[in-house]
Amino acid sequence: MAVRLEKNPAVSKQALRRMPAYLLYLEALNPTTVVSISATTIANELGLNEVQVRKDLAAASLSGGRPRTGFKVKELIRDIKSYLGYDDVYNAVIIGTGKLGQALLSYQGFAEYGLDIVAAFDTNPELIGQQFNRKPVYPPEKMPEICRSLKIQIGIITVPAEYAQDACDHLTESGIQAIWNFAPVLLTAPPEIIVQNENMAISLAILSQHLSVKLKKQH
Amino acid sequence: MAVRLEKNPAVSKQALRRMPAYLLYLEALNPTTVVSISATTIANELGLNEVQVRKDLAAASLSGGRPRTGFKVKELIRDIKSYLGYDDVYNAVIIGTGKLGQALLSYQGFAEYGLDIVAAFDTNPELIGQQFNRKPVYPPEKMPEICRSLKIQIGIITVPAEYAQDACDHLTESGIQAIWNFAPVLLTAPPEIIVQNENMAISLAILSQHLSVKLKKQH
DNA sequence: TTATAATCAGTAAATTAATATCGATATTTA
DNA sequence: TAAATATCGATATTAATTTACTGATTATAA
Ligand SMILES: NC(=O)c1ccc[n+]([C@@H]2O[C@H](COP(=O)([O-])OP(=O)(O)OC[C@H]3O[C@@H](n4cnc5c(N)ncnc54)[C@H](O)[C@@H]3O)[C@@H](O)[C@H]2O)c1
Ligand SMILES: NC(=O)c1ccc[n+]([C@@H]2O[C@H](COP(=O)([O-])OP(=O)(O)OC[C@H]3O[C@@H](n4cnc5c(N)ncnc54)[C@H](O)[C@@H]3O)[C@@H](O)[C@H]2O)c1
Repeated sequence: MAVRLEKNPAVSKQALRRMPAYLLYLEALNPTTVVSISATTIANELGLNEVQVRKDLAAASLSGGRPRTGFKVKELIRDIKSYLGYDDVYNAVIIGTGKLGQALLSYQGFAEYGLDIVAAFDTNPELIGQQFNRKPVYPPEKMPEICRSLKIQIGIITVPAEYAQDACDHLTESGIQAIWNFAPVLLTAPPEIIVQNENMAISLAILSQHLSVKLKKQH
Repeated sequence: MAVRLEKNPAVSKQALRRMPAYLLYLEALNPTTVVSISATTIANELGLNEVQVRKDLAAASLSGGRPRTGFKVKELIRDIKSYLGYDDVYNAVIIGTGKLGQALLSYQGFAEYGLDIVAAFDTNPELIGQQFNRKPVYPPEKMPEICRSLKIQIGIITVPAEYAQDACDHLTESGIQAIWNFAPVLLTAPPEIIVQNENMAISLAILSQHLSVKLKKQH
């Protein structure tokens, strides 16, 4: 057998970013017809280098693959999810129940990733007391009390840019551990708070750059 | 003067991802009080290495910085925007005018990045004919006609996952150049079509991983 | 049963990215 | 006006990531 000496090799940041794509690909396979899959096949399908895929999978997979057949699809899905921390369920609240906040509140898909959005906050009196996807909207004053009693770990910021730092401070004081920020602002937070920005400008910048190159070529 | 031999050094993918953060930082400065800024200052504020920042800025800046004072803030903002292609205005349509689609349609911020969303599509008869942020919703059958007449370059996919490939095919046939995909699906598109995924799972995976490490430490 | 081929895991090499160092050059200050 | 210093651009070094290579292993087919 191809024995795995090193059980879980170094965590690469780039590999971490590729994992969700593997997961999407694997979950789209028909589990009754495709039981095993090789790194080679995945690499070809996703347009990646096969050694890279094999290394990435080795980092996440507990049991490893076997020569000639590859990895058990079901096991691999389970292992990648566990590797990404989707097994651990975290409680979250949303600050800013506007267009984007409501979309996120209503989205069912986050459960898949272990994110449980349990409540929302807003300053708008018309929103307070309403429910979206059975999740209640509270006034911001209630944040410390609710975050502590519901053991909230993650705060999701979807307020207008000018209020985002405020929301961040408020969340920090409410004892949360991490912030997922959708506002186009660089937040200042204590070092122990994890801040992850969902910056659509990055995506757009990459798209825009590629497009600009492409259109210049066509000329 | 510190002459710049190499006018615009190699484009690094990682640098491209950092550019929007520089832009956010620079735009938050008060232009009347802060006229020039050094790479050192930016690096300290953003928690990055100063040489890295200097290299990144050198790649985007046309005129370069000067010893002792640094870069002119206004010029630098202009140069980074141009480097990222935010100057070129692209027309876009949204496929799927649900919660997320409506949020994106209503968002004013994209104009800043040169993205002009001009119309939306949906299969839901109740949505067809409505307007969001003055942008009309059409039935998908009109896609080829509208995309060609309005010279649409970008299609934004916000339909449920199971219809995303359909939407992608439809957009491709309608002559668009690039797709910005929000559905959790790996799309198959002709090689000449640029596909950029906005995969919130990546963000969440990184957050989840950090959080898991952090909470284990606290234990 | 034995040869063949696909695939794995591990190691080595190459590429890319990040950081350190150095001489040049403006601005500030003595 | 001269010295001190912050900052630049460039080059060198180090680290991270990707890609290539090698030998072992297992399913398949001769
Ligand atoms: N809509 C999008 O597609 C989109 C895309 C990218 C980024 N963003 C960013 O997400 C944020 C929200 O965007 P949106 O379109 O949902 O805006 P929105 O105006 O629809 O919603 C903002 C909500 O925040 C509430 N709010 C304001 N101050 C608050 C406070 N201090 N505490 C709690 N709630 C407060 C408002 O009452 C409102 O309901 C913005 O920062 C925006 O830049 C939005
Ligand atoms: N809502 C979120 O916060 C969120 C977050 C991440 C990803 N996403 C993804 O974005 C997509 C949209 O999410 P949503 O919450 O807005 O869903 P939604 O159900 O609110 O909206 C989907 C819309 O697409 C329309 N539609 C269905 N088939 C169509 C077709 N063939 N052509 C045109 N329109 C069609 C529907 O009528 C509906 O209006 C999904 O793929 C979802 O996984 C959503």
